Amino acid sequence: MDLDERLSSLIAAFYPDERKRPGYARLAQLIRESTGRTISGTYLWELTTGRKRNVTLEQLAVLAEFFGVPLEYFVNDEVSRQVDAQLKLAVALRDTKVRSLALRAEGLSSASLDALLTIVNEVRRVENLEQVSEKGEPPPTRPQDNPPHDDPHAEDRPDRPGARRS
Amino acid sequence: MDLDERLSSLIAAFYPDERKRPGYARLAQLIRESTGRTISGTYLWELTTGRKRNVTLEQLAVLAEFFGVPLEYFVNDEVSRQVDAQLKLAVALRDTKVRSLALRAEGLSSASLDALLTIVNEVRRVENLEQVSEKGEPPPTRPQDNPPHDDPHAEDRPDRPGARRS
DNA sequence: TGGCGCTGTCCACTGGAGCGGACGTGTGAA
DNA sequence: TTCACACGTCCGCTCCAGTGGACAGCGCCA
Repeated sequence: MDLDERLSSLIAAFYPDERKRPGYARLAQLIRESTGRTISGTYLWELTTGRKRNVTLEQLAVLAEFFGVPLEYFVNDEVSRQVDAQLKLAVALRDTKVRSLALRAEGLSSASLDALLTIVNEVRRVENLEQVSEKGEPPPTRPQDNPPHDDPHAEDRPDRPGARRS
Repeated sequence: MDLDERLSSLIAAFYPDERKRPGYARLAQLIRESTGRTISGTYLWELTTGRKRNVTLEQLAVLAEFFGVPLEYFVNDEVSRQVDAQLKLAVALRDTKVRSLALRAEGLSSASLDALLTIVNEVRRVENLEQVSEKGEPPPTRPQDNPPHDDPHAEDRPDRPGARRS
């Protein structure tokens, strides 16, 4: 409900492994690198700990862009709830583009989703990935177990949420 | 698209008669009286003329509360377009509560709207108001022609947009 | 004509948003 | 153990969001 809670829950959602979570300074650096706009680590800390709360629209836009959430996430309870729910699901997959895809899929008709599912499954087959058979709840895997990844630079290029048009 | 355009279009929508439109100082006073929170007339002028643009969330909330629009109006193009369209319609009726009612009616099912229309028409009959027969487009009446009004205090209590839960 | 009230515009000022640069601590590698 | 690095925390600074108080110009009324 408050800005600090929203920010910290956002960070926690994107970096579920607490031991590998970047600090405020490092997070600020990531933001600068990926969005081009800047926000200081100190200010990031002040915001997430509730020490400063009267943010400017400009700063809020930077955060929204970096985390790939709509700006309304910070001002609209309903939007933040929706996004949070999607985040919790998508973050388990540990892939920023999947996260972005999930965000965009929200609200599509059941028929469209079925069609998309068929396409994705076909692509998985072409890419020689294991087929996902999911019934109801997904199995309770620990998300931060750091599954093997093909990308050789995965370690020195830490996760960055997908970009999103404003 | 920009904050200044949105603000001035909002003001113009709520006070269509340019000669009776309150100035920035008077507008600021109205805001203080009706919302309890404050914003200075000077700052109001700076915002609507584009001299200052990096608003704080707090100030934006004051404006949103006063004008009875959701906070997203200032950050979301689609929301602002929707609200603007509704405003243009409702403002012609020159009544803040009607405006508020129209805002809330958006999205209701056709059946519910029909039921509400029936109720309103019945109330009009009870209140001895002329029946409104409207087919398709409303007749092109000039909105600011200041139609006769029963309320004796209508002149010294200038229009104030309806309140709205945040 | 002069005075009153309201307007848009301006400017100097204050408080706090936002930042840079420190501090002490913890942890992992040499 | 020592070095190096990243962490959370804090302090003090800059600058601008936001305000108060002016100003001249306007229409209105005596």
